[in-house]
Amino acid sequence: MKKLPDKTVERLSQYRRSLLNCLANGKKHIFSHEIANLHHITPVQVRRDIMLIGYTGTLRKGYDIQELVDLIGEIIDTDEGQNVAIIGIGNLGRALITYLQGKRSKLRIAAGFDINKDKVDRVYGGVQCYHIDQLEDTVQKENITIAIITTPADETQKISEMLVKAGIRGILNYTPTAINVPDHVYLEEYDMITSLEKVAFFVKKNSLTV
Amino acid sequence: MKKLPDKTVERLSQYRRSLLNCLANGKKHIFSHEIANLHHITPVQVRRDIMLIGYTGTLRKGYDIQELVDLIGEIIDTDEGQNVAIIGIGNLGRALITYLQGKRSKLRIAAGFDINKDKVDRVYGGVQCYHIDQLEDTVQKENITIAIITTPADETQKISEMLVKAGIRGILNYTPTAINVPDHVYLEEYDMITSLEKVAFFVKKNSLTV
DNA sequence: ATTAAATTGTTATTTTATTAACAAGGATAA
DNA sequence: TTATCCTTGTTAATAAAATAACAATTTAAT
Repeated sequence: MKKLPDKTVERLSQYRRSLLNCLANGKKHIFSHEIANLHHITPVQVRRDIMLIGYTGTLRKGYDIQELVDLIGEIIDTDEGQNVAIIGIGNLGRALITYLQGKRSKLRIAAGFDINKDKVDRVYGGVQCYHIDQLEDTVQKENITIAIITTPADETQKISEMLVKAGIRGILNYTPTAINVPDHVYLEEYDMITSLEKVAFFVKKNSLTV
Repeated sequence: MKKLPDKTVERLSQYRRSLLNCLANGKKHIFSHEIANLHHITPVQVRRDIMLIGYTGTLRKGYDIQELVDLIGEIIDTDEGQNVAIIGIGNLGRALITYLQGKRSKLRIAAGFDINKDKVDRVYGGVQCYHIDQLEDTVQKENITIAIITTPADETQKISEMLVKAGIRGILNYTPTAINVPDHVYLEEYDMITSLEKVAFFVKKNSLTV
């Protein structure tokens, strides 16, 4: 398969979620403009994304939802699934656990890590919490490939180095501190304050021009 | 000021945070390549962003950090600041409260909302939790312009309609359900599962090609 | 049977974002 | 003083993403 654009990958994940929803409601086929409406985008964009993954709908009948879901799964997921670690079992870490567990995703939260003795060895939403010192062992034992960092800002770079050393292949960083990782580790960073400030900026802007 | 690109706005918010950090460490000036290193981007990008907001550094001395911080503030913030509501005081809502409170930002979390009787009328991290029925009153009383939705997925659209009706001007939606709002309301959506699946996709891809 | 309407797949165009290129000026060193 | 090296600001080029345009084809309507 040719290289998928970044944004297309993101949208495919989103499409899949709405599509699963549709399936759950007994819907079998869907038009590009229906998908588009569910995601504030244009039908062209949807058709283009679907074209890029090589799926083809039926003229005037739209896309077979199950087939499309399956195909997106083939693209995004691995056959065996991947195991995920959450670093930092604070509010955000726990939010992610409740949020991700029980989704039919191929991503399984295999372990949590913290330094707080009160949290270590407890189970949160079905996820065992280990001390951060056990990171390397646990990552290997549980075959964890992805880590989500939700710790306070200070320690971020040190933690990311531990993760890389432990053999993690992808990191999702929710702390406000950007980190550096070697090329072979995929890094995605997201900063909630930035998102909020962005909203604030555009609210301000709209107030001025309206 | 001419229109700032979306991405520039995001980066300015991020620059400001690292710059404040630098200030706290007693640093007074900074070069474009230093900012770039802190954010995994190129010095050109930094210079371009700074050019776009009309600030000018000193040749061979870099940018005056305090001046730059102040200018970014003028652009992003309003003089009086803006008030923010958090809808849904679950783990994510509480994470946001701890995360945002006490930052020197001009964004103040003025109220939380929930439907759970146990949470209503309690105070979380200094933020009063109201019943969702009190939304409209409280938004007006507290002059709230921005809302962050952290409720479970099902109710999202209904909540967004309540928010719009209450006069909210910007929404940051953390639920996995996309919502529709009128044009005068700025909407930013972020979906944690999508981010995670994106990481998973690229980890998979790297494993194949390496 | 013919026409009109709907919907896909794809190429072309436009817009947005990033990167490269480089002139200009000031600091430092010889 | 003169030459060299940095570092900025800006324009030009490239790349990525989104949108528009439209041919093709099936269904439905007349």
